[in-house]
Amino acid sequence: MQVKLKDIAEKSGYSITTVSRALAGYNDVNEQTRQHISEIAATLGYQPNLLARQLRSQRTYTLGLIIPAQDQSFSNEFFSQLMVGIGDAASLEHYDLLISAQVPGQDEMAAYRRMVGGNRVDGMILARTRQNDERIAYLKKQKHPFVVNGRGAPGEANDFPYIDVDSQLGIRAVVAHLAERGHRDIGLILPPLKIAFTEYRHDGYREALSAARLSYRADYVVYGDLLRSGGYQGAQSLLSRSPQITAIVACNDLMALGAMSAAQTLGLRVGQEFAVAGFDDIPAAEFAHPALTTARQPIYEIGQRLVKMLVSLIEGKPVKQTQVLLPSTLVIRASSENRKE
Amino acid sequence: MQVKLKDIAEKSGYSITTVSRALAGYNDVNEQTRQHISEIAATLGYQPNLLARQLRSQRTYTLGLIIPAQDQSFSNEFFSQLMVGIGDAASLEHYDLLISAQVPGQDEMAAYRRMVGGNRVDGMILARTRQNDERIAYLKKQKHPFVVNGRGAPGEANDFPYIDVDSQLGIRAVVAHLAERGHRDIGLILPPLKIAFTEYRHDGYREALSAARLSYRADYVVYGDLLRSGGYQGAQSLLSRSPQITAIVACNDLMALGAMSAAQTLGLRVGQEFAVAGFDDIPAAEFAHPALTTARQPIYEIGQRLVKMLVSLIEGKPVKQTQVLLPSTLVIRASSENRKE
DNA sequence: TTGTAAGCGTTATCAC
DNA sequence: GTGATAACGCTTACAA
Repeated sequence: MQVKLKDIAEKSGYSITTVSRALAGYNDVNEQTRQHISEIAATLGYQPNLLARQLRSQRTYTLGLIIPAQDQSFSNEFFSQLMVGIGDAASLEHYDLLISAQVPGQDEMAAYRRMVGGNRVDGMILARTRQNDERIAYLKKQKHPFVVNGRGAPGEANDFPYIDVDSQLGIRAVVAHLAERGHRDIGLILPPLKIAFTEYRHDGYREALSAARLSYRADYVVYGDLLRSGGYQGAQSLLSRSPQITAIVACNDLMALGAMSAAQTLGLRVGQEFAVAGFDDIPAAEFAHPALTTARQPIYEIGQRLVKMLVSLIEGKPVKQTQVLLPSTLVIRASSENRKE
Repeated sequence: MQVKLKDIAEKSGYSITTVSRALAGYNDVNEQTRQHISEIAATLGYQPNLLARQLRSQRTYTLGLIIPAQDQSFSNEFFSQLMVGIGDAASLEHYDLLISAQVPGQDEMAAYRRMVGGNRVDGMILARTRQNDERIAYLKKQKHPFVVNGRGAPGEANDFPYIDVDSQLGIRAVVAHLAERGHRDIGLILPPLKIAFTEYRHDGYREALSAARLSYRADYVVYGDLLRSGGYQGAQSLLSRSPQITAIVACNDLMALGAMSAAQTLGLRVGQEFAVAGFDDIPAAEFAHPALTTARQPIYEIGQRLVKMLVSLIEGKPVKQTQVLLPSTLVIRASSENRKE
């Protein structure tokens, strides 16, 4: 079976306590005995049982992350990139990651309760906040360390640590860019209202229109889910009822890519008389055809910073800023070219 | 603090044992008491401490996965896709995932020892096997359940459960396709020899050449690491010393994409007089410019099947086949068009 | 049907 | 410096 402290204790003649402390590097152990014990531990191939250690010390050195399951077809690069950033940084901080994929029908809060209430992690990372987010309420109530990618919706109390990108300014810049290119009929595909950033992006759109002296038309705005399919359908309904639209802004790149397909299916030449823009700058945006104009979020970096912030919170280290709002960067590519002449 | 069995026991008047069994759904508990206990547990918001449970029952319902850290620039879609497949399937099987990113300088085996020897997981998933893979030797020695994406190198004993794609046939098909398109000088970029599939792919290349009555030239073969940069450099050295080469096959898509850039930088028109092909069919392959011809692996599905196999192994369920060799599918895209006339 | 007690492998407290 | 002993919160023989 497993080599445990007891085995080393017996073989060395010392007590379990001393062995434990010797291996933990306490300085109230004779250097001779420490050496001796370490050697035996090494030859026996001792590997501490981390479950026991975690149970006893109430510390897991593990961060939890619950992500939406992503079925086959629509792999979601946003989450992949975020996870990579989180994983890399966690590793540098010597934390592991406990990940649970959330299959649509399942009870999401149960997954949180198991991780947090089940003592499996020292802290949680949340992504993609929602209006009145139940998960945030739960974590606050539990007083469990957590950090969030995203803020609450406008008007909500943001009394928790987060890193978010300024969606409002981001969409505003995108729409301003399209207006400047000469587009006067710009459609918008928003995610469901329950997503926290929806209203920010909606506001950014309104602001840009009014700055460009274009009037806001409710029939130029449509809702869809944050996938390619949502963008495809959104663009379809937008274009069928308002064929005068010459540009569509989607609230993430996946939707924008879907919108692009829809427009192309209708015979519109994206990048020529028609424009499409997105948000995020996932890798596929660059490789799309035409390449997609978008508001870039530093996703990987956000993942890293979330981890650093969370670990500081867990370990009680001071953290300069617990609420970070990053700017997005307008990335102009072929999908919005050639309108202005 | 945490609500524990003891609290429910006190409040209900039953013993900890009975509470434990009532909540676990044992049928040797009076239905009345079960009801009563469940109610109290619910009102108290009882959440079992999973660490304690795991320690006691020696069962974690967690699968371990150690992946290479992927720095900022070169996010590796192969691993992302594999992880998504693994995560989705694990969730359906009610397992969580413990993930540790392997930062280059770190001691990889230590990470395995911590997960496995530390009793943190019920099984491990390995990806990208290497010649004489130390990790496999370790897991076999520990008799810890594991499954592998990839086999041992040719000649090694494959006495472990795996799912792999037939690399040899895959590359063979790619090279045959290029030969058929009229290419007679086909370069090959192999990954480092320590990667287990390197020799399979090398062999596939040789076979296809001889089937096409082309002679094998050692100077048409070059090694590089499995990233864009490896492909870029590989193509550069290939083309500088053998400018007569008209097609390059890389052993994964990332390298192929790098090779494509290198060729384009040299002024070659990929998809016209020059061809490039890869292996894997990551999403970027389709969106590349020109789109990349490649041997497709069903990465997501492999992830799913690995999990199903591993869970069966863990739970002692029968598993029909523990060594699965899947075919790859030749996907012909623009990067290999227009040579034959 | 229910309870007592042991034990999973650690770490922490307190004596010696 | 070192060693008993008691937790951590749970499951599970074995008794009653």
